Amino acid sequence: MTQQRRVQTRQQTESSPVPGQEIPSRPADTSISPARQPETPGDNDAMMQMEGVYIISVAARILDMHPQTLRKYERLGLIRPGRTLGMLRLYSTEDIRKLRLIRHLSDDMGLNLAGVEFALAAVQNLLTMQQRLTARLGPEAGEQVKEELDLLFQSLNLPVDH
Amino acid sequence: MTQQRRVQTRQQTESSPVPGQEIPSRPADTSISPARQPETPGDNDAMMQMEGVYIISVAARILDMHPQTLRKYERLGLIRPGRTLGMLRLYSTEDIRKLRLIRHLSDDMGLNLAGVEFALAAVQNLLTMQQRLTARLGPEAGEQVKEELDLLFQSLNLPVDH
DNA sequence: CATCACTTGACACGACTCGTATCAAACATT
DNA sequence: AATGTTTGATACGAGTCGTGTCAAGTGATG
Repeated sequence: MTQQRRVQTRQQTESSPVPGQEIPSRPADTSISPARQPETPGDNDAMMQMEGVYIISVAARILDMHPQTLRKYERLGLIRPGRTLGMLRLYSTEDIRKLRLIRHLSDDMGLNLAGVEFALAAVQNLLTMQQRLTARLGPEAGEQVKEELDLLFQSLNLPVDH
Repeated sequence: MTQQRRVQTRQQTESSPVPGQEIPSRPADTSISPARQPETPGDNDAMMQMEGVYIISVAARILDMHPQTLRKYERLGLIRPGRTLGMLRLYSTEDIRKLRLIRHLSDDMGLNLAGVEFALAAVQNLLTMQQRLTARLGPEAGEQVKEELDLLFQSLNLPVDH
């Protein structure tokens, strides 16, 4: 399948007119109510900064995605970030991980959002199926199922992780 | 996911101005070199005219899809119809079935062609995974795997069949 | 309380996708 | 040879999607 991807500049500019350089180490980490300290300034897809909760502008900067894109994904039901008392969106580490998967499905694999929804549902259902099979067949068979599932994910260009 | 589908009139007009009626029981079964004979009389969802090999115009009429659409699908690698000695495309019953699945994924579920490719690969890999698991765990465990897979397909709005 | 930064929802634009229409040329079959 | 269909290529219209922009609302701080 040829089908070129939509590779646009991927810049987000929700206020904060930062001169597009690198990640400007936490420029606006203002009052986050139930928020936690951001920890490592080390950045996105490297590693670090587990266990975090971010408002949309921070999450967008971490993911290098547009805040409007994140809002649209939520409106379409792809993600469900938490909210502060003031209804501000709060993105957990799990949300970030899911958004990375969404970006991979969309940008790298060329799926539209309906396809992303399908793929997410497939992954989710496969994981629960694995659990059910492990429960039905026992732990040793469950391990074999897991192996085959890993192969499957690999074949489908899905991150073996989640 | 709201996302309205592309529901256009779905008419094909590659010559042969047939007054769109019903399936004209195999109208042009002309010189088909590697043609095949029957197989299972039990079939998909319609009925009639199983066991067939059709040229593109007939396949398009059966499926109610445009011949150009079928050609594009082949160019993108979604299907691989056979060929006559004169390079005419020949669509088998299996091709027809696959095209119906593609149409479902595209029209009903709203996937783009990249998503269709992903879904087809997923189905294919799941079926082979089932076989491998049956071989590894034995027939009775394989049956349980099959049950879970049927549930999975159902959850994903995929025809339980193939 | 006033200020300021940020988020929110809504709308619009530009690039891309996809089914379809159309064309000339090549081919198969009568 | 004659006819009709297939083939490949190109183009168009409608839909999708990320992004930009705007006014209005909210939260936190001085």
